[in-house]
Amino acid sequence: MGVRASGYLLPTLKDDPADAEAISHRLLVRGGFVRILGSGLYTYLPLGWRVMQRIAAILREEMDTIAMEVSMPVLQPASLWQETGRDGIPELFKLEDNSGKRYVLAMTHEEAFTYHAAREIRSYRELPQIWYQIQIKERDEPRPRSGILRTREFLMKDAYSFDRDEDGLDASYRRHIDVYRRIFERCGLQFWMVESDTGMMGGLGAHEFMAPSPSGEDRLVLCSNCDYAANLEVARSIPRPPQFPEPLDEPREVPTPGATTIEGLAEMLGVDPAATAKAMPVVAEGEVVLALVRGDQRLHEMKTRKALQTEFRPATPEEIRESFGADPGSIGPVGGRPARVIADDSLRDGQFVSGANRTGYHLLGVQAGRDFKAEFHDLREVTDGEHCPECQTGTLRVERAIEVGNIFKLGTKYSEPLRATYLDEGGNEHPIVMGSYGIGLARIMAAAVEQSHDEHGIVWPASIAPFDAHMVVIGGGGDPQVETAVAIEHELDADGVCVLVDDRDAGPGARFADAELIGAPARITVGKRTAADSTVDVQTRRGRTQETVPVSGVAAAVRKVLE
RNA sequence: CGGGGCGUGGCGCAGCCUGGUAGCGCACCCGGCUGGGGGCCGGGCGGUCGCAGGUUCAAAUCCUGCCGCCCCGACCA
Repeated sequence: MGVRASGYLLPTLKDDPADAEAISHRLLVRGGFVRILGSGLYTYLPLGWRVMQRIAAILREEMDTIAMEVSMPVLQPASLWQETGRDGIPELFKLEDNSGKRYVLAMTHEEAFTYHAAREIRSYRELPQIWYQIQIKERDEPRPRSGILRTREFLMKDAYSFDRDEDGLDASYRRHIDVYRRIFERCGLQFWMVESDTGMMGGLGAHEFMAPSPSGEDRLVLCSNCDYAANLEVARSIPRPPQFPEPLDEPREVPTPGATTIEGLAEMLGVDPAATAKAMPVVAEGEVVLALVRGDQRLHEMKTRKALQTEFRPATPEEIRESFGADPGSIGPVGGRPARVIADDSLRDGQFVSGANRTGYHLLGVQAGRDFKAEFHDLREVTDGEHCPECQTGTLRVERAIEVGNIFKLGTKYSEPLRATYLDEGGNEHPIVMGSYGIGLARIMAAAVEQSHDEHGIVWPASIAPFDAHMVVIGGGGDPQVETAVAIEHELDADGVCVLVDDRDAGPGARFADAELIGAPARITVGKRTAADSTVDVQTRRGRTQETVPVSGVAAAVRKVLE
């Protein structure tokens, strides 16, 4: 059913809110879709809630093809989280009831789903199963940001699969991939499924669904040629081959006064920066570790953390002098006494220039294996223009993206501590093999705005627009076109087209501007210019093409726009 | 947690440096006009200047502390 704008809560703003940076944040606040209640806490006004409900409807339709919807509490006993050891997570909200009993606010629902699976599932005959819900999550985010993109409370579709073994999990995982693709396609998003990090805890595999957008917090690596796509955190690449000078039989020390940066060094010695080794001394668990990447590369923090299996920090100048006997800028892997040397794979072959561990000197012709020993890992950050690790020929580009969904093979990480087991054909007990699958509704909403807007406002994908059509009735009370508008409203209602009728007593310009800001796919203009010959103008929001149609054909014209 | 910025009517902002009557635009209310791109005229309502303390004859303005919000980074199970 359509609604009348007069009497509807439609608080559009003429100016951008002062504190909004991201496009989606600006347009959703200006358009009267959302309002802030506190840091990272957003209220959905009628317009915004309609969009969320449409997204939820798509999620339900698609999820219902593979899963059963349930609903579990957000307020949960802290003891449940003690069993999985997750009660110490800093982002977990903790509270007490009046008797002092401890509770948490769920940041995700693995514990609750596994708790029930442990009690209700007993036999292999009952597997596999997939359960899902659309429920609030609470996370004490250290830094909420970008409007509804990262909030402390948010709605999430979360699903959990229960299988008897890894093959079963693989099947459940693949079913989710298919369903997720359909969901994001139906929501009108441009998206990529990418390999993602399984985190410090390990895990059997994970993928993320990424919607490219400059406001996104994640970075995505894409190939120009094949379908390789990965989160920057795990992306691989083929770096360009360095131009090596003539090889030396042993390293040769050369003076390099004042050259403490790669650019300065490469220029002074006339070598390719890619033929130098950049030394990044870090401290991990109290020991100095030398991390090496090529001079033209950047050390990727998360990859380094993974290689070290622990947190680390940059070494201080004092620690560097102590371990290497030279100032920062002149250190390298030959000599010195770091506890470990880890090096990027690209340094495995060839001879590089590195610091000589003598202030103001570097070594030419330093070769891994011959001159120093190192553990090799993927440590470098992928950059634009490098070659694709899959097809070898394509070039890679790095883009920002919003993580709209993720899928994760949990294995028995939760079923073991919570004793969610089943009995197989032989009566043997096994832990249930689980997967978890999330989609952020607000992130879909924000990503849609980020990907589809113009200088006038939002251009909603038809599938999640708050209204199918926005009818602007020009003129006031006694004008004859008002009757025409009412007739059209009834026709659209009968035809199942959801229309917002702007019958407010404002000037036409202001109302056209609001229509564009709000972004319904079709705009119907009823004025005396056209009403006289029983026609109206129907304009598409996307591209703003306009046609004049007879009043009797409005519903059909709008349907055509919605296609 | 580190760095930066901002807090003055519902919204966007000026005033602060150089202390002395709290101001502008929009929105809102009343009346009228207007009616295909944020229109016009007239009349109104609305602010303990984030909070607390201090300096001063006098504080939005200077000082101290706190709180809140935004941005960058760290973090993001």
